[in-house]
Amino acid sequence: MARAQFDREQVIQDSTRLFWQQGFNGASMQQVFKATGLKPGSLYLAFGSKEGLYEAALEHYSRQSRDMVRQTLESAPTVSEGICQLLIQMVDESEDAEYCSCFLIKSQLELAASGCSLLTKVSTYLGAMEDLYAECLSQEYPREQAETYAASLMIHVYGIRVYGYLDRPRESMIQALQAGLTWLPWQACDSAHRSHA
Amino acid sequence: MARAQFDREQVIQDSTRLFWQQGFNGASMQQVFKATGLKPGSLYLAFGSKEGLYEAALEHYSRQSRDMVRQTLESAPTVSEGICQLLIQMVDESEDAEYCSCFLIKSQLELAASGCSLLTKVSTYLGAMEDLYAECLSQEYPREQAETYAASLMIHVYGIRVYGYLDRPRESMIQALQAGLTWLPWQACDSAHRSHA
DNA sequence: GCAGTGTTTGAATGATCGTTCAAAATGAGT
DNA sequence: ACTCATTTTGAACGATCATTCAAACACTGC
Repeated sequence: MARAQFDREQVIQDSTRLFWQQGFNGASMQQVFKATGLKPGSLYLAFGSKEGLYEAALEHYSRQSRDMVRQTLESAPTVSEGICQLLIQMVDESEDAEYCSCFLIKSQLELAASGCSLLTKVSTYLGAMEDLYAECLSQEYPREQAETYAASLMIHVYGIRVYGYLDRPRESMIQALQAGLTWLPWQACDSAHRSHA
Repeated sequence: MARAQFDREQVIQDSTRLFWQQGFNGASMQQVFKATGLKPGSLYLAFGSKEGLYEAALEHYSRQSRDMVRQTLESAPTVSEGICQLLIQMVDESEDAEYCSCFLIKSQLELAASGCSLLTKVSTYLGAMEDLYAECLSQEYPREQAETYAASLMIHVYGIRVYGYLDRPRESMIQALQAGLTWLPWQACDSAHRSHA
């Protein structure tokens, strides 16, 4: 088949899962070939290098996360309640046996010392996430307050993404979040997440 | 020289710095040989494998961090003020160009999916850190409250260790910490850290 | 000063790494 | 049907990976 290429989106999705789980150095191209079903030549023609494919995976993950957050915040009764929902969802995710934190955070920590060009992208994506939160929060708070809250929120998100690996009881994780993010309407979300648990 | 071995402590220290910066997969044994000055045979006789050496590095780092925290908390006027000092110190560290987060956190994220035996150790060391905070905080708060505060504190520590890579202004990082950890005596430490800045 | 125990040396191992490329296969344009 | 541009194939590349081991060496005890 000449003009009919492989399903690029699917390949990126498969690669994302692999890189997300194993990291850049931990995932070999052999594993990528296996996970995607593609042969070396095809992948290298399409993405140039391992870095190129990783970059595509980062972008895919970032866009998907951003969309998910935006949609949750927009469909929630208030931005604050949406944030509560997202946080509780993150705690729930961390109970999964296959939990593997956040792809962007893992990339940031792994690649920080390597000085490779991927780092800039990662930092940008993480920064964009904070900007999104700050923007949404500024509907409910003055600009400066919203930015401080957004920063505090990001610290908590980063924290959960690490804390989630230690298997602490779910309730104490949520209590810790409530202690740190007192300005969020926890009681509004509490019944919601309890009902389907 | 038969009985006079190399300086084991120094070798572990050098290896720790390398693994801390580059990660387990990112640091090659060749780099270790170069960093420590030892030849393959000596290292493998002493530590058995790359994993063995990494384990020694983790233990070294963990013990050192634990000692540092314990000493800071003991010599501070109060435990709470000691915690403030530690947090501000972490923010300051993150401004360093060679900043590389926390060795235990990086290890946790990198190795989580590998299923190797090092993971248990990492989780234990991180858990011990939280226990230490909880124990100290129970001097000032009832047990349950102390544990919740310790968990919240750990989330903030993890958060900073990631947030520190994005180069945000130092003041806004501290503001975010103050927003999340309202129960800490920030004004007591504020003058101290400002005076020598 | 010799024997023996234990350490250091560094070349060599097989495996696996990321990547390449010539050849085969495919479908569009004529 | 044939041509041609493009994609897929998979064997092969050199580099580097973690690790090994026999030989050289150094110190202790006699």
